[in-house]
Amino acid sequence: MSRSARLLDLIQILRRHRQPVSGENLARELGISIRTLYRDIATLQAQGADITGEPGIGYILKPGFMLPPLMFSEDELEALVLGSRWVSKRAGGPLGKAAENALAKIASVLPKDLREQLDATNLLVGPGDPVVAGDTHLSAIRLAIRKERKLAIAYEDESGRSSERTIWPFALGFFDRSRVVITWCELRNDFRHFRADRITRLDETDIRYPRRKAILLKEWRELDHNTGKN
Amino acid sequence: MSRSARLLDLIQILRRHRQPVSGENLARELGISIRTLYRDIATLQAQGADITGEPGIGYILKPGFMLPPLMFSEDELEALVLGSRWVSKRAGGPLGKAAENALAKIASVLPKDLREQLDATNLLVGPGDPVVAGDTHLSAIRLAIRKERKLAIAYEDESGRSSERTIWPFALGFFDRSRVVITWCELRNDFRHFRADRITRLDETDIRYPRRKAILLKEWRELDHNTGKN
DNA sequence: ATCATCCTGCCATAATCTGTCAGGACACCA
DNA sequence: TGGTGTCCTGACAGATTATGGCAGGATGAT
Repeated sequence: MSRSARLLDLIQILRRHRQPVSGENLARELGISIRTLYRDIATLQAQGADITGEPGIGYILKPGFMLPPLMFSEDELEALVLGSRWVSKRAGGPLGKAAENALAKIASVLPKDLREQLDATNLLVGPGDPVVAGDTHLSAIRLAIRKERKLAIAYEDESGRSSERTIWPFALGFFDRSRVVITWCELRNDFRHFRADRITRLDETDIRYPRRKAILLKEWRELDHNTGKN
Repeated sequence: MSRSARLLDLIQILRRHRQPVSGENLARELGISIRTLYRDIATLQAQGADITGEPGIGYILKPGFMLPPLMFSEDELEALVLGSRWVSKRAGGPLGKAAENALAKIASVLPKDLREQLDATNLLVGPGDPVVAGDTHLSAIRLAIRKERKLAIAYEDESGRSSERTIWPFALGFFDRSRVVITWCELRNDFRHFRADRITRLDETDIRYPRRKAILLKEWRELDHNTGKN
């Protein structure tokens, strides 16, 4: 196995373990000596991997992924830049910041002339319609989706009726003017979606909902979406 | 210099030359033997670089860029996915296809579990308002911008008046419902923008306009944009 | 046919990577 | 205090990989 493939593997193994792992274990899993492992860790850190090692504890990796060297065509790069600009402008909040960071990361490894070209890229995102409020809950919702956790919300529907529900959020839709959480609703025992700006209160829970979000998304996609009552 | 850095360099050198370059020249520029150059080319091709070598001619690289290994956080990856989906859905045409390709490229190098997670990513782009037509010219416009070429167009403004103009396109704005070409207009001798769907005829030219698009963009950005008459 | 080039195999040499060993340092615990 | 589990670094010999030189084949343009 080539060294670079091994480095990818190492990242993978670290990603699997949520707990700290000792260097010795990592070395055994990779079939290399501990000395080489230290060298590999140092190489990955030099490449930007967020690995921390604490004496007496072990290594742990901040959630993230390493992309191996990759070719993009001009069009593909432009598409990535335009998409990131849209997210940065229209999604806002931490996700928007993340889009900017991703772009900055890509720019920083490009040669100078390309970096300038990228900065001055000719594809711009117009202002568009103002997004209705409700960004405050967006991060919590994304986190709940990622961790497959239930949320307790208070919701006010389009005709002003309020309700309290426990929902299993599994997707987040970005529309021109609003964001919609797509969920399984325990109250209705069915799929329901909720505009983020109409959620008046949101409480995170630690309770994992009993189905996988990928499955829920798949089932939801197979439905007819024209009957979206809450 | 490490081998991986040298490979990046090689891509760079190839990118600079628009004409075919002989392996001997490349080897000299990199300070390596021609034998090693052949090995390097083979490595890059194996990594997906679109390099073609023809006996008697030399090497040439299809426009594109190589990204070295790169770490992204979870948020950054989600932002890239969401952005690409938006481009794919709302920009359409070759650019939308490029967004899909970029995503597929990223997915293909990710480990299996991550690929599934990416496919089933929980951030969706809603349908939004229909984009008015006018996509037909978009590729030609993007190409003209990239190559800094003049365009001859026939345009019909919002009140139905037609005109023929020669424009220097330097940016393309994506709004929720329309796309706008931002240009220097030879007729008005000033900055003007044109909705892509109102361009009734578009002729590409081979005439390079006499200023750099980055400079034009910079100057345009410093203007007050609330007086956009054509 | 000749030229300029791409391309591959082989092999000795050069460079790099790896494992072993020998420390040092730090945090935690008894 | 000392002991344990870990991270971390330096040095060096041996293993592995990369490189250059050479020989020879192939292809397309002129």
